[in-house]
Amino acid sequence: MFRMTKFTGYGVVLLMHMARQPDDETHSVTELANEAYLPLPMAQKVLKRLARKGLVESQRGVNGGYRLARPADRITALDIIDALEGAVALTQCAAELDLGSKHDRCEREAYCAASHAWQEINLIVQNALRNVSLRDMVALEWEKSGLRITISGE
Amino acid sequence: MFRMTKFTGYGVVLLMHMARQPDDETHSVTELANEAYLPLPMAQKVLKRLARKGLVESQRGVNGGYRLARPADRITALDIIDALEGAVALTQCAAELDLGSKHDRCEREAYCAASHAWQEINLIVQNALRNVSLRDMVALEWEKSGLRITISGE
DNA sequence: TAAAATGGGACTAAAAAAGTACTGATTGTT
DNA sequence: AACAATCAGTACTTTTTTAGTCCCATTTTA
Repeated sequence: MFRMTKFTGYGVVLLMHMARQPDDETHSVTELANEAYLPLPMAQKVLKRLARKGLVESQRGVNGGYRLARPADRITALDIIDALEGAVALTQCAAELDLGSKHDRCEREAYCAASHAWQEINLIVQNALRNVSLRDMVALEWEKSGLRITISGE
Repeated sequence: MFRMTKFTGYGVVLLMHMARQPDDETHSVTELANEAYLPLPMAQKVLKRLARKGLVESQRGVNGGYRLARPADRITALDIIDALEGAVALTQCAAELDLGSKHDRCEREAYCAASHAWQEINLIVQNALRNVSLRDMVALEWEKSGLRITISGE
């Protein structure tokens, strides 16, 4: 329904790990990759992106590493997805839907009609995502895993 | 941010066209494809899927075609996306995030933690989408295109 | 200056999306 | 009954995106 790439999934796992530790502590990619059971190069890639987008800060050199750029309750799900998912589609109207051929003007109009609807939906979804913070995600983790034990042994 | 395939985009355009006409009227694929400026085979593909998922009804033979299976205000954005986007990812936890290698048990645990958060988010998004109907989409189209004219000539 | 980190890309392979084509099954009209 | 219009199913090809790896440059500290 709402699709997310693995890349973003990895990012969340890495960020959650940092969010569980004290704020000022830095974490090397090696450490983070181990924690998340991710191949090192992949973790590097994700973290570099997060750094460039300003969600984490980096410190080079010996004993360097990454840490959250701001407290976990001020990093939203929307921030994370925006950062990792790349500039995204949905409301690109004609440009995106264009099959690249004849019909030039009229085509646009047909699609633009629909695009108004999608813009609206897009806003709704964004608002929903803005209301979930990284801190919430970590909190949910405990709530739910607690529940889990009571329910089943699987 | 929230990514939708072109396929779904086409579906919306086709459904909106039907929603603008009287409910009982049937529309041939040829007609719909022309209206939407879509290649015929593509429109066929989309409509077949919509029919199989029960969003539209089909009538074979001469003068046959498609029509909405229920009134436009009872078809939600969620219905449409579910039908066209295929079973979707997001909350598939380990199965999806698995890099397919060593780390078997522990890996799961790391990702499942994050998945609780995503499940929650997924629910929020779904609710948002359930509140937008095909009729709303058509309505938005007019509202906004009215605005548009006043603002700019582009 | 050597070692431990991140930074920025380029590159490859696998998977998914986008688009087309073909063949079969109904149904209404003559 | 034959024909033509119309949907149904599925297989196939091409293109685009994802996923993952690698290499070399830069920064920092001991």
